[in-house]
Amino acid sequence: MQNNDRKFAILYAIIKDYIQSAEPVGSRTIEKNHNLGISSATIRNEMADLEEMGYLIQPHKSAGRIPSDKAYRMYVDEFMQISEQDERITEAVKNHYRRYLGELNASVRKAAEILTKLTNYTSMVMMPNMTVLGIKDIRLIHIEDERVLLVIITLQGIVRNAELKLTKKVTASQTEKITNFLNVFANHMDTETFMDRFADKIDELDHEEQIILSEIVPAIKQVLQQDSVHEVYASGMTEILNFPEFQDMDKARQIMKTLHKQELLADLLQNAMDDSFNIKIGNENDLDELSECSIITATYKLNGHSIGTIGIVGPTRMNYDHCVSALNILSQELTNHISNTTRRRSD
Amino acid sequence: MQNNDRKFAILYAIIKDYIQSAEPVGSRTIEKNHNLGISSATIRNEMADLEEMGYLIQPHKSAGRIPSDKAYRMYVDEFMQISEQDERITEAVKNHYRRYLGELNASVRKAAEILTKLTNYTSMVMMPNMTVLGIKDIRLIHIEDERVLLVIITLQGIVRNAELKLTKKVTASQTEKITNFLNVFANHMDTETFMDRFADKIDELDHEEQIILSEIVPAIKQVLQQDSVHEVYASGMTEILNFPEFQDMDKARQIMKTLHKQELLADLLQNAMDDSFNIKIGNENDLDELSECSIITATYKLNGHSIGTIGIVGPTRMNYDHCVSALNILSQELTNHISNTTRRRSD
DNA sequence: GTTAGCACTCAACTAAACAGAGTGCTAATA
DNA sequence: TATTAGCACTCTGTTTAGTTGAGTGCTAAC
Repeated sequence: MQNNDRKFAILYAIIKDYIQSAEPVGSRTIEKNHNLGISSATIRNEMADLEEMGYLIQPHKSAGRIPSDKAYRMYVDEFMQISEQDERITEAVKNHYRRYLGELNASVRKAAEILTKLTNYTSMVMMPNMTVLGIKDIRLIHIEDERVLLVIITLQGIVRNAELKLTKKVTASQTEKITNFLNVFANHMDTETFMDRFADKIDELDHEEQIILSEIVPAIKQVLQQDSVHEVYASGMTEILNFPEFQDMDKARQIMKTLHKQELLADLLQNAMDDSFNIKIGNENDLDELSECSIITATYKLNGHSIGTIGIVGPTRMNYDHCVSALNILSQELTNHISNTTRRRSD
Repeated sequence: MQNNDRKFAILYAIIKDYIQSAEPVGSRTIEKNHNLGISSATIRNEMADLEEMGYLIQPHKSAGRIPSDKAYRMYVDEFMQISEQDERITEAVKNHYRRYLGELNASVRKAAEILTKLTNYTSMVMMPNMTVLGIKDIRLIHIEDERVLLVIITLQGIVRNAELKLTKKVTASQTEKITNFLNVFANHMDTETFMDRFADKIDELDHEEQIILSEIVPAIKQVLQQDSVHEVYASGMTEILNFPEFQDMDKARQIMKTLHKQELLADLLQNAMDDSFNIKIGNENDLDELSECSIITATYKLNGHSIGTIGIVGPTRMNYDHCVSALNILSQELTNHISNTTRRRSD
């Protein structure tokens, strides 16, 4: 065991080949494809060691080896070469966004689509979470009787709205008064601060208005979060069906069912908010159904705050280098794009 | 050929059996399962006739027969027994909606989900098309510089909004003046009429405001249509993978890819607006990719106008009776639900 | 007109034979 | 002592041939 470098060179070669071919890799294949200067017999001995160490798996006695989750983990931690600035990808992303001036949620969805196009893997995004942002303008628009429309514009110019149904009738003049109260008070205030402090000033309103306000306040928080908590968008859902590991109909069905469960994806992406970049390989995933998949996630930001996540799902045998590059660049460009379109635009 | 009744009794039996089993049906199976009082040999002769007439297909020489598209067409046109009031389904639908008070688009999505649950087929909905409705309130809210928020409330209390980016800066007072102009003029006016006539009154505004208005007007139409034109929601996408006819991976992949193309589904559902109820069987579908599927669609209404469609996709061998019943009831209940929630609510 | 009977067809399954990729071990080699 | 050539062995996947069984079409009898 004095020469571990050679072992890992072999492991590296096997991973590379397997990612490419999806077929178990044998010792002779390694000898031929890679110039390691050792014979297949030696490679065989090393492979036996690597298997014992938990890096390789032999599907059956007379087959080659395939990398284990542990091997991929080592690969992404130690071997992977990510080109932080892959010109080709950057160019493609910029081209996609250059012509694009849609609203925020659409931009985020677009990001998933670009990612799928770039990588040919399924990708998904979590819609932006707005709670961290300051409020610029809150309005209550009277619709009829007990129905009102709540419109919130954040400091960054993002607009959210929701229709509310109150328990009592309200008049247009009441909504107007409450709108004024909210605006004078909330102006440029951080959402969390707002939630903490608005109660102090509530005396400025009369009793009936206070009751109305008390029904509206919970909605404000909800509205600012609504899009993120459970809304998720997936693109290229069918890409997964192209991979040889999912040619078996039962597997394909199971994975498709899992990927179609919005709440699952939502949780998954929500959990991924903790790290600005994360890779979960095979059984590292919380969901058993995804134990043959890897998921790479990155967050996107506004004003330095992470406001959402974007991710790629593929077989554990996925092209980590390319995906990591693409995701790095895309999350960065999405961040740029959001900050360009939500602030003043210079075009 | 004097006794066509018997032929079609046999055809009916074959269709029923095949819908159930998905296996080619042979003459002896018919003799056993159905009490037609004739021998398998006679049935064989009739089957040969039915094949010649184009109602049956023999996958290969020594197999039983399967119904052709023409047979299903005859079935739905002539044989099908739809229980307009299936108590079980009606009850299930009402139960689903009873607890539900969400906003319009969510209600429509919910309908697709209920439909999937009831039928175990993929279902899809087109979001409501609002152009036919009257305008109750239009507002322009100033966000910053050249950005404004357009909010439209229809006579039925449905709220739509969009953020617009204008070519010139506007002030809050300008948006206010335009808001007033639009409201005085548009009040209770049908959308189409509004689009035709607003130009007559435009002199009331000064030059700069007219320019701003001219940028807003196209957006008004677009906003009212936006949700319907390309927005479509599909539920139970993976159900299709359960059917034996799609166990072949290539077929499964192809159909999944097709069903994931939002624009295709949007077109399909848009075209289905023409009839309040429609069944397309196999090759009757415009899309080749859906030539092994049947699609049943129904429209849902508001104030007697069709505002959207809801549909079911399954193999041509689908359970037409049950699906037609379910869709009938569901489109009706959705129509009721919409009219209950968009008008005054009596709860 | 209907049906019993039979020869024929064809997909689907099974078993056996075979090829080939790959391993592990042993003995020779540098 | 580490490496490698060589070989027996293992196991999957594919091909081939044979078998089964469901189903047909035709003919002759009822």
